[in-house]
Amino acid sequence: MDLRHLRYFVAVAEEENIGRAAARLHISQPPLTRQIQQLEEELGVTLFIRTPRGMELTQAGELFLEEARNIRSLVEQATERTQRADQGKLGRLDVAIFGSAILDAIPKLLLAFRNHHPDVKVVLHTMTKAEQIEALRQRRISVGFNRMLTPLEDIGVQQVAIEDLLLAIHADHPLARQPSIRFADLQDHPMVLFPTGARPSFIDRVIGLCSESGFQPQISQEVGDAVTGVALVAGGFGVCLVPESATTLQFPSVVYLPLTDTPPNFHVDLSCIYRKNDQSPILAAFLETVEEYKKTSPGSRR
Amino acid sequence: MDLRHLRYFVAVAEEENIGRAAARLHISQPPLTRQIQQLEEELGVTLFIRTPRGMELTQAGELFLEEARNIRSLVEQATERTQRADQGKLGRLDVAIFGSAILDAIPKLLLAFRNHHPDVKVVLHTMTKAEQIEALRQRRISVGFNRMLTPLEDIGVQQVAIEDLLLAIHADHPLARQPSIRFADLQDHPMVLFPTGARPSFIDRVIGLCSESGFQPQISQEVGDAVTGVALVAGGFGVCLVPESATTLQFPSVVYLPLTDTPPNFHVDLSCIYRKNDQSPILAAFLETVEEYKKTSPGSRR
DNA sequence: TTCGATCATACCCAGAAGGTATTGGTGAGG
DNA sequence: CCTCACCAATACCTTCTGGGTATGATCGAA
Repeated sequence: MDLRHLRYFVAVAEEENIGRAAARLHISQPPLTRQIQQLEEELGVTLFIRTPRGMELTQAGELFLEEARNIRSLVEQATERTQRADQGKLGRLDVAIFGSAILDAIPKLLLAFRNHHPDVKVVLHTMTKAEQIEALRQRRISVGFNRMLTPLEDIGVQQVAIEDLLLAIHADHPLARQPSIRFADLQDHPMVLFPTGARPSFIDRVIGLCSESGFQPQISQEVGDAVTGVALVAGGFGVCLVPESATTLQFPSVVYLPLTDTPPNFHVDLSCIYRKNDQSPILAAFLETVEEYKKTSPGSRR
Repeated sequence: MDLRHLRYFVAVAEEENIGRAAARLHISQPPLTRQIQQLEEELGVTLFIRTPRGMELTQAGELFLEEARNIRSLVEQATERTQRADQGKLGRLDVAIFGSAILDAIPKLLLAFRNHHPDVKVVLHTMTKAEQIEALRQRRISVGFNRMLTPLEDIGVQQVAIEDLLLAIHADHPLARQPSIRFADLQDHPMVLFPTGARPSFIDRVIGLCSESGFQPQISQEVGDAVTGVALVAGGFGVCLVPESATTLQFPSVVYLPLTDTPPNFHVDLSCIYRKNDQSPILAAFLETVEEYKKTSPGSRR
């Protein structure tokens, strides 16, 4: 059986007349007769009763008509959906994020992507940097978000944003009384650092910036992510350098202050990583959305 | 696109290798390559990425694989269901019954048919004799049950059962005290007759039997069906001749008694009617069940 | 570098789909 | 009652396409 048989059968069933059906199908009558005969023979079922006035469906034919229409519409849907999938408009994208990256940029990015590709199901996974790279290689995810990423042989990097660093500090802290805080003044104050885990990370960036300013930070506590870090600041464990997107975390007793006399390039990046050889149209569409986001959100990059 | 394309595509997708897939399909490799290329071209979508180790599905290909499997299984189901419909094992049978025919034979018959053809949906309609014939001609029903039917040009009749006639009589009625009741003794007692409506009917049979015995019945009341008739007997309106299947109606004050000295052929038939030119396998199966029923229920015919 | 595995291409053949002409059967109208 | 119109079926031819064989191109492993 062929899809052609179904197309022909539906035409004959609807016209109840082989000649008219043949005209509608742009073929002549005899081949159509033969195709219908073939179909009946293959099924072993009489689908039509031939009358001098035309073709009339049997009960089995009625049923087969329903089925044939179903199949034809399913075929149509299949091609259409496949084409949409090919254009990256249908499917699934597995995205890894890190502990506190749910702030600011990423939600906006995902929202923008959703708007352009409403039928792509975005699945979020929380992973550390090392887990992300492993999951990328195992194809469990297609995109990972993180900071301080370096390109690898098989892993591409695309920058999403560059953020200023701010100081999260307790409102009652002595430094918080000053009109402005010089970066080097942090030397004498215990500091909360994050994240623990795979190096190099944001921790190394902070320590590097301190040493550029000529001091070693007093480490009060190392924690897993920015959320925990700011929570410890609220609990009086010290101060904490955070990316500006952390300001979406509002604690009653924590204020975010800019720093002066900072070393050059007092920023931290947010980037995404992906398999370089990933041909997926969905990934291409996603990276395009990232590019678009960078252009339309100049406030979050320097 | 063809069902062949789908079959080939699924094979290649499953084997991830054109050569092996070709072997599985019992064709050589080059035609298979070409068919896959055709499919991709027609869809305008790259379904596979060719690697030196074989064929790997793209994301769009993964989706199309699901769809292709769906379609193929639907095609399989369609042929199977159509064949079952052709054998009268799947479909719908519209059956008309008359007022009180729901007694005895018809439920048993329908039950037997259900057992042999569980996927045929039997739909019951209550209709008078005239309505049944009109509905048959308009193809709204396929079978009708009634009594006293005569074959017509386009309508076939098949007898289902022949029932004895009994007298429904109030337990306190004077005649009910006698050891046996002679039919002619009904002459002096008012009688409830049914059904009203299209003639000839059961009414005419009863009147005919009376005149064969040499009397005219005293008509107490004409009612629509046996159920109402027996109810009036219970209410003291008189006696009522009923087919023996009416004994399934048990009223506390009504008894059913046989009659003696009856004219010959003191019976009434129950038959079904159908379109003579109806080729439906379901009807054929139903009439066969009727035939079977007559053989296995000798008690209900004489 | 060579060999083996894999997919792609070139070319041929056979079978099947489609076309034209005609037959057979049935019902409406003169 | 006959004829014509209409419809499906058949016969036969043509064309197209799916499948076969032989071969090429590419890449990875030995």
